[in-house]
Amino acid sequence: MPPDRPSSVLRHRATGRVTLREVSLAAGVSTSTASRALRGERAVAPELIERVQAAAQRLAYVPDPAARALASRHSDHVAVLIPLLSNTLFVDLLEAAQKTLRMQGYQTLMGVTHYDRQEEEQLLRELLLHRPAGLLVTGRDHSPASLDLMARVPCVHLMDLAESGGPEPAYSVGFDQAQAGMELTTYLLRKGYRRVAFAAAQLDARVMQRMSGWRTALHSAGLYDATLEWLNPAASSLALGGQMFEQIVQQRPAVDAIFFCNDDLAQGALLCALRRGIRVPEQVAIVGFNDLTGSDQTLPPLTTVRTPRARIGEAAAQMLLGLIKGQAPEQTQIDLGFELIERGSA
Amino acid sequence: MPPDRPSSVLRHRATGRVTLREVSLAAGVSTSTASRALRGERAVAPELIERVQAAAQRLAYVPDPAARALASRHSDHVAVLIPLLSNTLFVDLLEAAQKTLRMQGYQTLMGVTHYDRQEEEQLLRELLLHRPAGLLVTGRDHSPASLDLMARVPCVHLMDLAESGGPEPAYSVGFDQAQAGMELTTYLLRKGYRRVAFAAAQLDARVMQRMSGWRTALHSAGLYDATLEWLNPAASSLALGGQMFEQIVQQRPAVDAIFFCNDDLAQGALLCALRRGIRVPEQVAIVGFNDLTGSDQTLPPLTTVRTPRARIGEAAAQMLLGLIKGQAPEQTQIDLGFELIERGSA
DNA sequence: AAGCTCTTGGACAGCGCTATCCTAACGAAC
DNA sequence: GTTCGTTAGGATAGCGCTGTCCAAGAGCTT
Repeated sequence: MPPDRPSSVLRHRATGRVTLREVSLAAGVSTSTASRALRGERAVAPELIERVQAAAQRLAYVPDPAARALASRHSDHVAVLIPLLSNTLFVDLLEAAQKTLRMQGYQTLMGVTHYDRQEEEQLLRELLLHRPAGLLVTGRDHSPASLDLMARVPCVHLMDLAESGGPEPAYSVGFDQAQAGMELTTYLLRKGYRRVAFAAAQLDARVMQRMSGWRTALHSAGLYDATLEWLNPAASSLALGGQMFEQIVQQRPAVDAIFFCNDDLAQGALLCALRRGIRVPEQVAIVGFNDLTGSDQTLPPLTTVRTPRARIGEAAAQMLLGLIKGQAPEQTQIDLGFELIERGSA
Repeated sequence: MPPDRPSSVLRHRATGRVTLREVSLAAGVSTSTASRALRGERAVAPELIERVQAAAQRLAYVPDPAARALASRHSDHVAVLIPLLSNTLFVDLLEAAQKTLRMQGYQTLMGVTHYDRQEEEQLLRELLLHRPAGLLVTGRDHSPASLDLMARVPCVHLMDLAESGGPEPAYSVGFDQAQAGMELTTYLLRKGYRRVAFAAAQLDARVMQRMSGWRTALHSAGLYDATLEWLNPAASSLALGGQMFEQIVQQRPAVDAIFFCNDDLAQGALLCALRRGIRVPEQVAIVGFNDLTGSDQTLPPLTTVRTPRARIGEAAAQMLLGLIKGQAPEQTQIDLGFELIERGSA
C-alpha cells in the first residue's frame, strides 16, 4: 500500500481528496472550527487546534486551492511580471522570487511583457482573473490602465526604486540605478579615462537611469559630450554589442572607455575587440553592468557592477508576503545597493 | 468612465465581476444554457448561442477560473516542470510552451526540479493540487511516485524521445540525442580528427545519451578509448568548461578534438584556450551542443548542434492541448530533429 | 394514432471551502 | 443579581460555476 494513500480513511469519492469536512468529523468539531484551527484564524481552544491538526495530519488533508479561492476571493497565486525571459537578469529575479513564494505556499504565475505596455495590460487582466494574492512587477513604465489594475492587489516593484516624491507610495525593492551609473563612470574617470562613451540597447527605464548617472558624472568632471551617447533601441545581445563597439571605435577613435549598459553588450564588444585585434583596456577600456554569467571568464575579465538580483527577488517576495498578511512594511523602499567589480577590462 | 467598466450593467457587488448568471439573465436563458453556449458544449440552438455570446460580450463577461475549477475538477493551469532556470535551454522550452499555452487560455505553473527526484515529486504534489489540465515534463528520470502522479493527468515529455519499447506509451516531443551525438562525432572523424574526447558535466539522461552516440561513432571507427571520457557531475558553466579543457589538454595532449556536451562548457573552453594561447582548431578542435546564445560570437565561432528548443516547447504544448481535449495524437512521439552547425572551431 | 427515440432547454445540487451570523457561556462591573 | 461585553464554537449561506437529471417537443416507425 502506498504510504501516501491511507486507506483506513473516508475519502472523497471522485477525486480521492480528503475534505475539510472529513477532518472536522474525525476531530469531532465543526467545519468552521476545523477551518479556523488550521488557518490560525480567530481564537480556537488550544486543545481543539491540536485535535484538528492531528486529524488533518493523519488523513493527509490538503486544502483545495480552487475552493479556497472561490470562497475567500483570494487564491494562493502570486503573479510575477518580467519583461523578458531571454535575459538572465530577469530569470534570476523570477527564480529567487518564486523560491521564496513557494516556501510560503504560494504559486507563481509568470507573465512576460516583452517590454510592451499593451501586452502588460492584457497580461494583468488575465492574471488578475485568478485573484492573485499579490503582484510582483518589474519596471515602472506602465499604462494608466495597468496601474489601475495593479492597485487592486498588493504589489511590489522590482529592480529600481520608485521616484521619490512620486504620486503613489509604491513599494519597491531594488537599487539606485543612476547612482550605480554615476559611480561606475566616476571610477573610470579616476582611472584617468577622459572620453567615456555610453552604449546602450533595449532602452528601458533602468538603462536610461544608468545613463543619467553617467551624464551626471561626466558633467561634473566637465567632460560631457553628447556625441558620446550611443543608444540603440534594439534588443540587447552579444552580436549587437560587437556591432556597437565597432561603430564607436571607427567613428570616434578618440574614445578611451566605453560603458555598456549591460554585460551582454560588453561581452560582445570584448569578443569583437579580440577579433579585430584591439587591445582592451590598453586601447580602449570596456565596462559592463549587472555582472552576468561569464563576465568573469571573458578576456580580459570584465569590470562591471554586480547587482543583487537574487536578493532583490527574495526581498521583494518577502515584502509582498508581508503586505498580503496585512503588515505595513517598515519602509516602502528597500535599497539593496550594488557593488563595483574591478576586473581587467578597465 | 473607464471603458472596461460598463456601469449600465448589473454587476457583482463585492468583486465587480460579471457572473454567468447575469449574462444568462441578459440573454433570457438559463445559466445552464449560457454555460453551454459559451463553451460550445452539447447542442444549443444557433440563435441562443448568438444571443448569449452577444450578452457576454456586452457585459464583458469573463469566467471565473476558481469557480470553474471547483465545479469541473479541472483548472486552466498547465504545469511545466524543468530542471533548471539557469540554463537557457530550459528557459527557451518554458517560454515557447508558455506562449502556446497562453494563446489557448491556459496558465502556466512552472516548477523547477533542480535535477532532484525528491523535489520533483514534492513539486508534482503541490502542482497537482491545482488540478492542472495537463503536465509538461522535462526528462525521463522520475521516481516511481512521480510517475504515479504524472499518470493522473495528460502529460507530455520534453526534449528526449521515450525509449522505444518502454512500458507506458508516453507522449514525447524531442529529438534523438544519441543520434545527434553520433552525427557530431562522425563529422569530426570525417574531418580527420582521431582522438576525440567527450567532456560532460551536469550528467543528466540527455547528456548520457549524447555520450552513447559519441561512443557508437568511435567504436565503429575503431577509435574508442575509455580515457577519452571526461565526466563531471557538477553543474555546467563557462568556468567549468575552462577547467575541464585545461585538464584534458594537460593530461592527454594527444587529444585532437573535444566534444563538449553543452555549449556553455565549450564556450568556456574556447575562452580558456584564448587565455592559454592554445589555437583552436589547429591544436585542438572544440565542438559544443545546443547552439546557445553567443556560440556564433565566440573566437572562433563554435561548431555545434542546433536543437529546436522553441519548436519542441511549442509542439509539446500543442500535443498536450490535444490530449486535454481528448484527441489521441497521430503519433505518440514527435521527432523534431537537429541540425549540425559548422562554424570555425573544428 | 400510439409508441419510440432523439434533441434541446431548464432546474438543481453540489464542487470544498470561508465569511457571516448566531448563540451559549463566562467574567467583570455596577 | 442584573446588565453588559467578550470569547469561542456551530450553523448556514453562499463563492460562480458545471454536471446530472428531467421534461417537453420534434421526428420516426409500426
